[in-house]
Amino acid sequence: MLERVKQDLRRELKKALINSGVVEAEIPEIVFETPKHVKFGDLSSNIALWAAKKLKKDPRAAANDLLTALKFDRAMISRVEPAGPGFINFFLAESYLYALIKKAAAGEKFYTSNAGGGKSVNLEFVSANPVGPLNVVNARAAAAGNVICNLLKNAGFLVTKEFYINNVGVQTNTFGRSISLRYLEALGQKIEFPEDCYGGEYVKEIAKTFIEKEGSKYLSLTEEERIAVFKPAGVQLMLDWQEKSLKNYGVEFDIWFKESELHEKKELTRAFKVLEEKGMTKEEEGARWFTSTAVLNKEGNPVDDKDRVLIKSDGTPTYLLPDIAYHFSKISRGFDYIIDILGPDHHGYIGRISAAVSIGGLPLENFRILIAQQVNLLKDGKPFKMSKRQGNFISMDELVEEVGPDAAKYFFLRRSLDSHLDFDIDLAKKQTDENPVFYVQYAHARICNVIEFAKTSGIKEPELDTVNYALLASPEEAGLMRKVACFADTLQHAALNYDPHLVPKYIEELAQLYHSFYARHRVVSEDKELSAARLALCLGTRNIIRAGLEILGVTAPAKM
RNA sequence: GCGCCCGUAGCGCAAUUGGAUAGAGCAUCUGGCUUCGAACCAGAAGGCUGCAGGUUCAAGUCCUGCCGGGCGCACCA
Repeated sequence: MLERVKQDLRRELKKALINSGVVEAEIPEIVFETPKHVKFGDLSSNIALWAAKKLKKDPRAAANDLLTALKFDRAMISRVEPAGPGFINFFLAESYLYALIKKAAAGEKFYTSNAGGGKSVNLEFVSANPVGPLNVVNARAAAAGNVICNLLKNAGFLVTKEFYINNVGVQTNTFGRSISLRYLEALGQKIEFPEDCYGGEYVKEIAKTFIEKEGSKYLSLTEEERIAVFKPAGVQLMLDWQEKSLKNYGVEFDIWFKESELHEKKELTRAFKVLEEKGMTKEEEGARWFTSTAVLNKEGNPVDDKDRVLIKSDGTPTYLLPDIAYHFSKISRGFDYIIDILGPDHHGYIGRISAAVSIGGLPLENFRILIAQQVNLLKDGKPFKMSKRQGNFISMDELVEEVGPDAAKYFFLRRSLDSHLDFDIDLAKKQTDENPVFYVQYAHARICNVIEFAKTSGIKEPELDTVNYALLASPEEAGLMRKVACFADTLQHAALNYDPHLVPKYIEELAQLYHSFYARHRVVSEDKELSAARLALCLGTRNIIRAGLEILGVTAPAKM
């Protein structure tokens, strides 16, 4: 919607630029920003500042010249003016805003875009090892991944949400061994539980369920045989648990991809061969290496700082090889874009995986690794780490149980993904004005109540085609309409930059504007025409708050 | 030592990716319910953006060097 206005302006500005003597090929993509101050209009462009340099003119003069040559559609833009050091500010026409609020009130999804053009995206996130319950960083990644998916879909991408299961390797073996030891222990044997085994209570519980179901029949087996039984069964239990935790949290995946599948299909060997054929391997010190430092980015710098071992001198592969094979699998499945959300302990992998993906044939700019940074839980202002049930860390389930899925997700999403986050448990639980989740949910509930009140007061639902929107003339009303108008912009910006935290910010601002409007103006009054116009504004605002919360995966209750 | 994240109001954070007078919230102070939800609103106060240079019409944002905090470094996964 607003994108169309921008398209038109872009085209006309380009004409005006060429007119004033700029070479067409040199013109950069003309971008608009929404200024911080209303007095600077609704859209702003700095293109005159750029042109001034090219034409060796005074920036103000360049802006003026552009303006005299510029044609624009009065139905969308009411006013254009030069400002400051050479900005050009555009003011949206009232009629344009009225049309938008009408769409919003009618519940039309005017905020979708086709920036993605139907391109496909593989979005991998959480991908926790199936040897324990999900933790709070997993919860953060889950919240963010889900929103990035929603945002990309809203922007016209086709998104597949994928969870990678590391069900092969040392960790799962250790897990099987841990269960085996707890099994013996529960049956009265003296055991020594090693440091490197999984010490969580849940391992004991798993061992107990085996005893409850099948008694002591595994006692007679060798440890190796017992592990062979417990490992796959335990992994399956963990997977079921993780899936249940995520579902309870409101996050579901399209594909659960097992590492074992790569081994069964000989994908590791194949991936190695691909690297070898492209001349990206070397042999040194008895090991086979991936010469990842030979892969250069656009600036001509290596994307990785060290070459990496693929096959150790003892002939076994490192973890990197299956990871490469996995990414090759994603590429061969035909995705246009691949995005991984990894935990804080994985930021060292960005280089090597990027290098591999590039060799696998996906352009580097179509691959992105996002890091879900560390989460520090705080309670009573102090770090909160110990869990009663796990002994070593707070699980995602415990956090969600404590503060509820809405607050948990909302708090994770307010901060950008790759920054450290202090999560204040007390604040998230508070049902007061200190808690931003309640602020926006309250605004939504309040609007619902006003709409309900209008109904019971005998005010008919406004006929959106005949509403006199020009009555919405106060600064509060105008501010609300302008905010509604840039929802689409916010969503698109958040999508293209993988930046979910812009959405909570936007709806908090929208809620704030609504509360301010509500405090100053009565919606339902004797004046039927005015009531209808304000109701339309209420409907529109409510729909946008609801849509924003829906993208965040947070509920929008009508009463609270 | 190398790499990543961070340093902005008392606190926890924003700042449209280089734009105009650095912004909202909480906490503090002042005022506002006899009418649609006061879980709200209006106002006040609060700043050398860690420090020092540099790049340019323009720097919280980019470059260089320091200072401080967090995380990570493997032929482990």
